[in-house]
Amino acid sequence: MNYWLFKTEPMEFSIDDLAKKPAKTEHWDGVRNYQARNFMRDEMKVGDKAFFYHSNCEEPGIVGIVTVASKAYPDHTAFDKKDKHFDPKSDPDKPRWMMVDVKMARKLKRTISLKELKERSALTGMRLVQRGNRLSVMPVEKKHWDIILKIE
DNA sequence: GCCAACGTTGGC
DNA sequence: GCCAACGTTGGC
Repeated sequence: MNYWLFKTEPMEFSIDDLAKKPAKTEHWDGVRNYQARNFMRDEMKVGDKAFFYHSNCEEPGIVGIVTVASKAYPDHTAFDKKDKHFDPKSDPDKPRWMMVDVKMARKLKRTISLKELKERSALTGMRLVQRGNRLSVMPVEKKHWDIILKIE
């Protein structure tokens, strides 16, 4: 079992949007970063757990927990000229970008803000709080996962 | 293969 | 809206 974190801008797609989807499940399209793609493609397994993180908003932070509900498969939005994330270099016969499905597990009882995560000395090694981190999909160490759930 | 220019991310 | 950090692109 691996642990992850998915970043999203709540204006685009929030935890409440996910909760409204059929079976509370949605595909995680739009990842256009190789490192993030490789995590999904090579390391994610069905049943892995992940934090749902809101970025670029009033209070950036962790707002919920989701589970990985599928293996990685081609991100079809890369083939759609009208899509915001269209990539002419991704060929349907040789897709460049992948995605997984994520399923809502639950919302956290409260938002655990980025500010608070940064203040916890036990979490200083966490990728999310390190400087200049821009990955939208990243691994979370189990020890950090456990600490965060404890302070919920 | 180097690296400057450029675009994007995302906290603040 | 600003800007630092980072990834990607493309000229050479």
